[in-house]
Amino acid sequence: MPRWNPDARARLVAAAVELFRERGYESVTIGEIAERAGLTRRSFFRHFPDKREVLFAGSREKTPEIAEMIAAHGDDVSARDAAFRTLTEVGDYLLHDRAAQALRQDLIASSLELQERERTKMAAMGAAVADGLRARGLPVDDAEALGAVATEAFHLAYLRATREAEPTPFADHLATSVAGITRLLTV
Amino acid sequence: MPRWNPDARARLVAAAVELFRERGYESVTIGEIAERAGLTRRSFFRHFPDKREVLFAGSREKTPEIAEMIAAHGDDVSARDAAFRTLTEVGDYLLHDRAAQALRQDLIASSLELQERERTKMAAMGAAVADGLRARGLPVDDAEALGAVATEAFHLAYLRATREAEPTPFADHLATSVAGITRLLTV
DNA sequence: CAGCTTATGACACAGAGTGTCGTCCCGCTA
DNA sequence: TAGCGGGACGACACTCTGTGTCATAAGCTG
Repeated sequence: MPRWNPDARARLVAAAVELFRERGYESVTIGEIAERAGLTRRSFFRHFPDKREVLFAGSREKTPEIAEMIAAHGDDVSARDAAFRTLTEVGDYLLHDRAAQALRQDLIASSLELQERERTKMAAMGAAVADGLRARGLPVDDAEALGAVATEAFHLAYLRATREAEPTPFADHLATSVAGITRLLTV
Repeated sequence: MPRWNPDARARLVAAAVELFRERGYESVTIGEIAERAGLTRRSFFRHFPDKREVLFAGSREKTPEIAEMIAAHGDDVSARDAAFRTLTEVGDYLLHDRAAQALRQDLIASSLELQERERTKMAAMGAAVADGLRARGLPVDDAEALGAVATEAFHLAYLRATREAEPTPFADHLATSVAGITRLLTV
């Protein structure tokens, strides 16, 4: 697809990650990112709506897909299982390159702005889960609640997966989180 | 305490809410808010770190209190009950003026920026709950998980409480949310 | 080759935040 | 009463974000 230099978007992401790690997220300017990527400040904004989004490029707009995956499960699968099986797939996909994700999580942890955006992405995923569950016929309130809690469990599992030394399957992390939450709620 | 006109902070909040309702959050300038409050733009930033925060003035820094309330419950109360009893109190306090809260939620719903900040506030509450639970001796992972889920339940209950026509006790909303989540997780 | 599309550069501009300095008002103290 | 010190504010000045607009160069199509 690309016409000029093939990977403007990828170059911007790489330049941003490099600079953020060198000097910290907040002290890096969009102009500096663009310069290192061989572009102008104006072009940065043609690829990303703001500075934070450059670290969430991959997660962008996969939410319809998530809703479809959940809705695709048959009625023989409970709403809970449809949600968690789907989120297991999502987690496996995201954790394909664990080292990169761990690095990304370090950056996010270093900036309140990035944490704020991370929560937004998680909320979008929760809404997508809720959409899929509603398409399966689950009442709106239940869909919202399960979407929110499943996403919270996903996030906990995801954070722990990116931090562990020995990689263990994401499914295990997610199952542990869900079991923990269930146990804590039923006392 | 106040030296000049007694309520600079409150005047800024009032001016901001008025203007946001008149013309929408995004098209209002901080300079305009300050002007209506009889101050300068620079003084706005002496009271609030940014434009979003003016709508979260009340919720600011009550988190240590929440942690203390949870830790204060004796060992005869389960972690779950300590958390939810505390959040019931918080909800009752926040919903003292339901009309104002409903209005505030309308504003938040109108802006992605404000929704992002709302989630940050909720996350801060979740961390406070986790702090309190850890002080009670709950393992870190459990404290994080319960803090996150309890806060999610709180948020759902809070949103529904601000939207209903006939005011019903917040405790009922929260109990309903928790029961729903538990039911959905245990299939 | 002519015409259309697309990514980009080049300005220009409003607005968010921040640093700094001066000023005015208050309470306190001699 | 005179002076002192601190806290809240105004006045600039400045960097950076984010956006609108227009021009340009490269590719694609007929």
